[in-house]
Amino acid sequence: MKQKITLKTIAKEFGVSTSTVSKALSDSHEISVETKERITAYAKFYNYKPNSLALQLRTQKTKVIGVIIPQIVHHFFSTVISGIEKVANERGYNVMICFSNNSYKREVENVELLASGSVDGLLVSISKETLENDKFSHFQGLIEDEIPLVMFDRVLDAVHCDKVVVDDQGAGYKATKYLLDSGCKNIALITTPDHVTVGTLRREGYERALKEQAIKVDKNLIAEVDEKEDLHSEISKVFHQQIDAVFAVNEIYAAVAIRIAKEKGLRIPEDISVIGFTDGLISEYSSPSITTIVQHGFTMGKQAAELLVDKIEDKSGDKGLQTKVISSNLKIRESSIG
Amino acid sequence: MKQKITLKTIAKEFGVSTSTVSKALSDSHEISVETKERITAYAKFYNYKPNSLALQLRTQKTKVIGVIIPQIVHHFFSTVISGIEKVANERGYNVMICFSNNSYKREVENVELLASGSVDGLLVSISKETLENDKFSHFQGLIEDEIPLVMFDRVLDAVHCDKVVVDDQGAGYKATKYLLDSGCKNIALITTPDHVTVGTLRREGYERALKEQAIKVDKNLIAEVDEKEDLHSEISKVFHQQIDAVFAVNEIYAAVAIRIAKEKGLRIPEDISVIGFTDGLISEYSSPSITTIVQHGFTMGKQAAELLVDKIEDKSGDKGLQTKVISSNLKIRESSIG
DNA sequence: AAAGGGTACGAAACCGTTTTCGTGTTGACA
DNA sequence: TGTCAACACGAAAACGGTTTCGTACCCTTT
Repeated sequence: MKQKITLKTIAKEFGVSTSTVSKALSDSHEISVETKERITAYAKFYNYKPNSLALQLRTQKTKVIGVIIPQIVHHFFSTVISGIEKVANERGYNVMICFSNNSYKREVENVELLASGSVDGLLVSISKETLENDKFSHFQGLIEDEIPLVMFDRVLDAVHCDKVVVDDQGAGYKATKYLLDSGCKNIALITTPDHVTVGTLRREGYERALKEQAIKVDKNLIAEVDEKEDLHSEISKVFHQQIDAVFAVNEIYAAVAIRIAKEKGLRIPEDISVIGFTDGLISEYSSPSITTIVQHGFTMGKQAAELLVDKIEDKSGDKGLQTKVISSNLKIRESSIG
Repeated sequence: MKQKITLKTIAKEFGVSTSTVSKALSDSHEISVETKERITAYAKFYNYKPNSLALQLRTQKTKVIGVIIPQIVHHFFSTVISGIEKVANERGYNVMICFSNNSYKREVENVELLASGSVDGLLVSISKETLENDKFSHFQGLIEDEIPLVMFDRVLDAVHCDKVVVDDQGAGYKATKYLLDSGCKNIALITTPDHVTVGTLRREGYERALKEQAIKVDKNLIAEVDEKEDLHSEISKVFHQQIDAVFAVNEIYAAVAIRIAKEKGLRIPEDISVIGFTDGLISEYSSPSITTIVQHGFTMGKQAAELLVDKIEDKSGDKGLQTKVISSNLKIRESSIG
């Protein structure tokens, strides 16, 4: 990289001090009009830009917010990022993104890295491994240092910070209730293993809706599928029972369920209804298009970023710790009976 | 944010100078073992972390690479980012991501911001608007300042920098050739308007394959569809002709084509074959699953990042400017005849 | 006893800014 | 002629580190 032009270079060129140049460029009244004009002209010509590192060191502000998410190749997360970036940009901040790849170790590394002065605050969605092990001392450290922190989507209750979450329980309830109301009796649930909070909450919603109608929860209708397993065979299991609806906790599980249903010659939605979660491209463009719980990732990203920037700029007032709940709603498409 | 612990605080605590503390923490032989032990113990206890801004200012390196992409809610781009992040991480760099939202203005702003000292190098995929207007002075500035720059996917020929691109022409050819070989005669092309380079190149490949078999290009079989239009009705137009195959330049167009085919009672792939571009979730999980040109976004991201880091660390040697072409290959699925 | 060398630390420069607090010169005024 | 203000600018500190170059002290060697 070529040696960049600095205040010192300009100062030497004009035989003045750096303070004079600095003041001239900020149009200070202390500097004569003539000098100001000559200096600004020179600076403009050589495209002088103050070194942002020096500024950041001096002001103790980086105008950067750090984001740590489990993964990016994921419709929901990329939507959230998009929301974060929107408000960050509006409020004059840049975004630095790190991925934990769902690994505890990577998450800790990222937190340490970002916390060592390169960002003004942190936005994080916890990795799966961290959730499983329930270790959170790296966040405790942030709180002690009073580094602004907001968690979103996958959060840790034990960490006392602002949070933005989806009403997963309510969403699970909503989906199940809708299926029951449309006449379904035997609703299969395809969910993730227990440790992932969101899966658990959605399942609670499912069970609540059933109990409300005095239907007892049948374990055989519930499949706990890990993302790494063979989805097709795992999900097939619930089709051995008599079912007339499937509630899947994500888009992919829903798509696989539809495939299996078609293979078994079942008509959708006449013979079986399918509802997914996370409103991504699959749900929108596959045929039949899939009824889903839409999660408003963009809104979540925006709210989380707003919360964080308020905190950074100390505009949060005396509200204390906030937890915002983003409600989700049902988008009815072809895979279910309207 | 709480006042962070610095070398000065530690120095004062022990009644020594900051240089002593600095050396003690880096285990210098100049400092007595006893002093080193006391200081490191104290530093560890209070969780001292050197301020990275100060380090960056001194070393003139930020260990950050900036990325500017048109959008993130897009399977291909998020895959590329994922590849970038992988090698960045391996080589000790962090990633700062900005979005141009396909706007020229935003792109210029982002370039200026990142170039003012906060990153060691830049990775960019040009926005649509910039491509249309063919304005690139903001990149010219980077080159003059010798800031390492690598463009990927959507590149500007006029800017002299390293590049990583997909062999779009070859891919278009490959897809069309495959359809012809499997017996299709009337292949519709669903592409984007002309200004998007990638669309144009894929179209050239399509035309080359046809000409090779002495089939003349029929304008009626080609639909130029803008992403903002009503996809269903625009794509329907080509179905008014007699066609037995559809080559779509992206996943979504392919999915819509399949929907239309189904509506018209056509069987896939018996009556009509469909090939898409960009191997995303839709192609993989919809039924029928869609044959696609897979783009290797992850590889592209990795290569672009390698190129950039080599440049930053001056390891590129005397290779001059490089343009790497990532070849793509066909992933055959249910929507076409194997 | 003088020279040499190792030990353990401090002073100061440097990275690029901003900002506070001088300071020298000029002109006006009493 | 002495005083004071205005003007235009410079010196230096500060942000938080690293690093080069002293240097004071003590011990060994010749």
